[in-house]
Amino acid sequence: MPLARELVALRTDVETGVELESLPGVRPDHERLVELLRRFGFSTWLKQYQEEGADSQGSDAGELEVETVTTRSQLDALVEAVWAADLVAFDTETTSLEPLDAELVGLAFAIECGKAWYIPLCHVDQNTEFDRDEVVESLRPWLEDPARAKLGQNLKYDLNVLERAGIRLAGVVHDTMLASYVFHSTATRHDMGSLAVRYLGRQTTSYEQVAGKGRVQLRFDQIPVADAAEYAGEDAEVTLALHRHLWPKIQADGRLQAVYEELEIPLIPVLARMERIGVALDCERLAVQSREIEGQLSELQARAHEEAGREFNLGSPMQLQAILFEELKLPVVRKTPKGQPSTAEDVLQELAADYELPRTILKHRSLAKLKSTYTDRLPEKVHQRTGRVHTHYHQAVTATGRLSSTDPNLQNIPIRTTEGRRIRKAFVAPAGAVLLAADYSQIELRIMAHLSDDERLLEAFAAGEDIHRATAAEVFDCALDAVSSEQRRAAKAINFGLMYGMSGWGLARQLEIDRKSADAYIQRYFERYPGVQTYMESIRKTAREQGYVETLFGRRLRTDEIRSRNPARRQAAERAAINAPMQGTAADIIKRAMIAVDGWIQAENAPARLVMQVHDELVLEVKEGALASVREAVETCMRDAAELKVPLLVEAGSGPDWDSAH
DNA sequence: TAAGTCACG
DNA sequence: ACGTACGTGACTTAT
Repeated sequence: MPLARELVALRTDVETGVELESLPGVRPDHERLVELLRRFGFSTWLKQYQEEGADSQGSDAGELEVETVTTRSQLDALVEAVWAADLVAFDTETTSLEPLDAELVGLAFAIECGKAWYIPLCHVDQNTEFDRDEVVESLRPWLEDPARAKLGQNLKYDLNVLERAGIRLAGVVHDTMLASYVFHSTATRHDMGSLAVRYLGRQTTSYEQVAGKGRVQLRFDQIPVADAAEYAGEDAEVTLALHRHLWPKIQADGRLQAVYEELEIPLIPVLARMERIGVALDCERLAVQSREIEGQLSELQARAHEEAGREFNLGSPMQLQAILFEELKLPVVRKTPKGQPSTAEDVLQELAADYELPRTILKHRSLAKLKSTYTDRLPEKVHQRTGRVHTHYHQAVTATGRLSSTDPNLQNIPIRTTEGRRIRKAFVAPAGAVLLAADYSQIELRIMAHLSDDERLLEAFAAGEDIHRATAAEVFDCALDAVSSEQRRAAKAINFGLMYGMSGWGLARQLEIDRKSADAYIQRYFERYPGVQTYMESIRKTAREQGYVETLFGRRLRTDEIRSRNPARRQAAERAAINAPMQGTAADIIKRAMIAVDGWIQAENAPARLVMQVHDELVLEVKEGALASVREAVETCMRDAAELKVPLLVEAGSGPDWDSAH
């Protein structure tokens, strides 16, 4: 059969013949289809196909009736209806995607499919019997009642918008974005439009279709009520339809249901609070550092131009590549994926041994990075009203269950260099408070010990040994106190490498040793820790056989490419599969800890607030007088977040700034 | 918008 | 023979 024909046939077959719960990775036809899509460059199709897990049964949208609430009697009827309902989908319409700046413009509700309500609150063309406050007060008892169940799409946003409007939303029991994420974390998007297409086969109206785009885009309050009602009503109704589609899939697996109900949903108000509170920044300090870096950068630039023999843009890898490898004829150490000679850090590091220019470039690069991403940019992110920095934590982005942080990203603030650490000094506690930073020590290795059940590894953690030193003693066959710092460094690289599914080649590169020695280290490691080797093999097998791997708590990560005939893709999928249970379990554990810490703070009304999460670390702002008790409680919450076969060790420190708290 | 680079766990 | 350590987000340059 010609390839194009085969492609069409396969796609038709896959679309019509696949059961909802089946996983693409285990279907023999799936892989062929993916390969063909890729070969023909159908990237959009390919992405959509891989995401949907071949789960679309066509559209059955039916008619949607949206009632615009403009009279008091309509409002009364709606209030009565929401009180009577078991579960209500609702959605807020606002003037901004940034909840801190968003003003409430309207509210949409759906109780049954096919019908929705929209209450305009402050549209320009609004003509209602009531004003905004009247609506808020009539709905407040229901919105704030934890016993009245609410459903939404990304309710963290609505929670913060309503908080700003003086409403403390309670009773959040379902979120379709999180349901989709728990069901399929490796799908790239979990926004409502994508979910509607993927799961309902419904194409929803986009914001741009209603409001226009670019310079002429309308704010939501400028959109005519009639148009706004259709758009908002659809959002609420689609959310309800999505819930009815996704919830049974999650309920079908008790552990998945627990991840959703006990981790993700309870985390929503915790994250909402953290974002709302933000963190204090010492902008003056950053400004001083920026000026210092500025001076150093111009010096380095002048020096680089001199060493290169001409002027060029140090920020351009292309120009640098021309200078280093064409004009100065330095040896090409490595190439980028596109075949260009790489100028990445480790490459320049290697060249720096023999040449001046790479050294200068490296210094320049790292300082330029610090300045443009941190010392210059962070102060711009201080919110004018609160005077603090408010990141956004994303709960449905990573494949493994971790959070991510954007705008600004507070999960990649420098720490590894002295100059970088100065930036942490600018994250401060306000007067009368200190920052408390508490992190899990070696949590992923502890999880590896737990999951692999390796006797020797469990013993080492039980004995409270320095794990890298213990590994070195095993691999290099010497006493603990005879381990050299070089040996410990190698052991540390082995430990990390293992969790990433590293090969002998990779370890050799990392440690700058020959391939043979690296292979010998790994072999030696597996002789000493046979449980770990068995575990790695069992993960590969599990991934291959069931098409997904799980965390300790049952979060699933699909491994669609594990059976690919392309060895590179297959191996990449294997490495991801090996890492996911460890990274993912750590993510589950800290989420449990966050819920516990926040619960304790709220219950005790403790003078402390969670302000940041950095994967294995929690940062709190604590009133000075309460430091000892808060520290104790936080450590306990974190330690007790999971019961593993090894102890969970928490290291906590405090100080006037984030650097001092470490 | 993609590619390269680099900040973090 | 294949390519070579997991997971993120932001910035800069070049197209």
